[in-house]
Amino acid sequence: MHYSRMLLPTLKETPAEAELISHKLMLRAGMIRKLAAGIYSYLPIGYRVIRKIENIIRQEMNSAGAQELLLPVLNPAELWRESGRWELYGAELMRLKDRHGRDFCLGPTHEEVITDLVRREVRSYRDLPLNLYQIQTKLRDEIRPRFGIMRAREFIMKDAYSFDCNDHDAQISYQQMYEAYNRIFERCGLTFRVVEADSGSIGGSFSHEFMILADSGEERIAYCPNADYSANVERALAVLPDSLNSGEAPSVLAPLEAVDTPNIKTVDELCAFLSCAPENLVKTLILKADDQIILALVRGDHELNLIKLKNLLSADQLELADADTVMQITNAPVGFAGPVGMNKYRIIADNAVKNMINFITGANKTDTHYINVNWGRDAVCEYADIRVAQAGDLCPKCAAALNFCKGIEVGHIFKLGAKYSKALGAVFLDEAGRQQTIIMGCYGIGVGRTMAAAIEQNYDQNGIIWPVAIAPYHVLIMPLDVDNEQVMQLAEDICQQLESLKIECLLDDRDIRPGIKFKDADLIGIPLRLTIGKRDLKKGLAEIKIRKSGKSDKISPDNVVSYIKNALTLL
RNA sequence: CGGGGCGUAGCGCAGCCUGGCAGCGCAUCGGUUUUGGGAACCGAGGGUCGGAGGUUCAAAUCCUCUCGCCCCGACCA
Repeated sequence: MHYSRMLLPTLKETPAEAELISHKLMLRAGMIRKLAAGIYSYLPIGYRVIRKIENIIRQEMNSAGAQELLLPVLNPAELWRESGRWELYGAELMRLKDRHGRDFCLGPTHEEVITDLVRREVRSYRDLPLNLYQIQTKLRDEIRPRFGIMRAREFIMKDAYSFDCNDHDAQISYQQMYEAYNRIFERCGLTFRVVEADSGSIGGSFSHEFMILADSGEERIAYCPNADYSANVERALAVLPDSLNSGEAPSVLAPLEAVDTPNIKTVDELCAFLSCAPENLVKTLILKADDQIILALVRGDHELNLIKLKNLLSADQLELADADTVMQITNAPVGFAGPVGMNKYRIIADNAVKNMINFITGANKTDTHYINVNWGRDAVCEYADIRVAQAGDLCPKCAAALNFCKGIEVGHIFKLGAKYSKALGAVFLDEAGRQQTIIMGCYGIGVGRTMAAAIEQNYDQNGIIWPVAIAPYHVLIMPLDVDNEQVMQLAEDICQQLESLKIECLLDDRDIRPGIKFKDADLIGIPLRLTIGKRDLKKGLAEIKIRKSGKSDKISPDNVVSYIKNALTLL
């Protein structure tokens, strides 16, 4: 491809709208352009990368026995009402009406549509198992789209759905996808970690997320240094060392005492005021779970995990109570809540709170806290793991201290069970002629997000450094003296030879200053750069530079093709 | 939805407080000289100052409303 004929508008300056490094570089490298908040066009070079990623996904999905199909983006509301998600999915579902006033939505995911298809077509256990997938644009009315295509309202996703006769087979399907996903991200050349995850509103019994490791990631990962365990902190079990968790029975229970704490509301303020450590405090959070009031207690230095609590309560909705509700329940503004005298409400304390003695809580009275609160005597509650795992917690399998890092969620696989097949009546007849419900799994990969994550992981000051497998081109051929016949002839020649070997080339035939070409080359990040200038060519030399290492070699033009062939296999 | 910020040439911004010819840098087009890491000089084009209404002799600037975008939070496969 000739650069001069391409739509490849690089930018010297970074557009003000971009914050994240991948977003800035994609805009500057002419890969994407914004149409509206969270809605982007993919320009030719960006779309080439998308296609590379899609094709790796296709190959691995196909070889795992999955079949590609394409489902409608526009979905009738009827189907979503049948699964219950017309109501449950909430404002994130893009809804619209047709001219007759009938309700539709734009598919944010396709469990309903695929289950509908399968329930119509599958009759017998002989038709199963099935794994069907598509690569398609999804739409979600994100509350706050951000970070360019990382969290967009319209985005390309691969979604696959497996259908099995029973739980055992479904487990096999899940395992196949687990392995296929590992191969996909390995082939993309990315550093990633597979973590246990919460299955969220998709539902189902368990799930794994595939995380590209990057400091800019929105997800926090807890992992064991011995590789026995890794989980999204949303899910990671919070296990304290035994010494702290089940200490000896308290010897002295001091008497409960109310103290004045004028205008002291936060943990930090309270610690400073009473000169104590956050570990001596118990935070009491007032929550609404489907209109039921819940008091959740965590140690002062811990963070409540809403997802764990929501799962524990089997609640559809769980949110922090507003200030008015807190006032009504505790007779005090936010900041003075505590468990003492609140036993008409359900009180759930984190496990780490269980063995605390003589601790400090709010007194449910303005500007007042209790000190020397003790379980049994002053309040009772139930205990569960309801906090976010943090530094100091242990691996639940081998008791090593957990490490933490950040990641970008690019893949998520779920074992769904019968959630959708039951709601929609997707059944089959087994060998004995009995009607059974199909067991499902679903498996997603954010294609655009994978592209962005790849950049987050592979860049330097000068621009993108593409892994070869997903690079828009393999080689950038850069003749410096475009009006020199020999130089151009050689460039064209090598380009043709490489292309005939299926090595993809971009030939920068623009008649501009070399400096601009070099800058653009680094920005766009094609793995290999071949520079041909009349100066070196007189000496019978051309330069090959590796974008990633910055290393370059000057070699005879005759050897360029074999050199490149070899270099690409090593990268 | 709450909090903060921003909308002026394709991009980055100044001008707004204190009303008075709409500017700068980059990019674009033409020319001359340059030519291995974002050149120099000469010349040119490009704007409903996000939109609507109001105040005023006069509005990019002041007032009201509105739309869009970005960031933080809540939210979220």
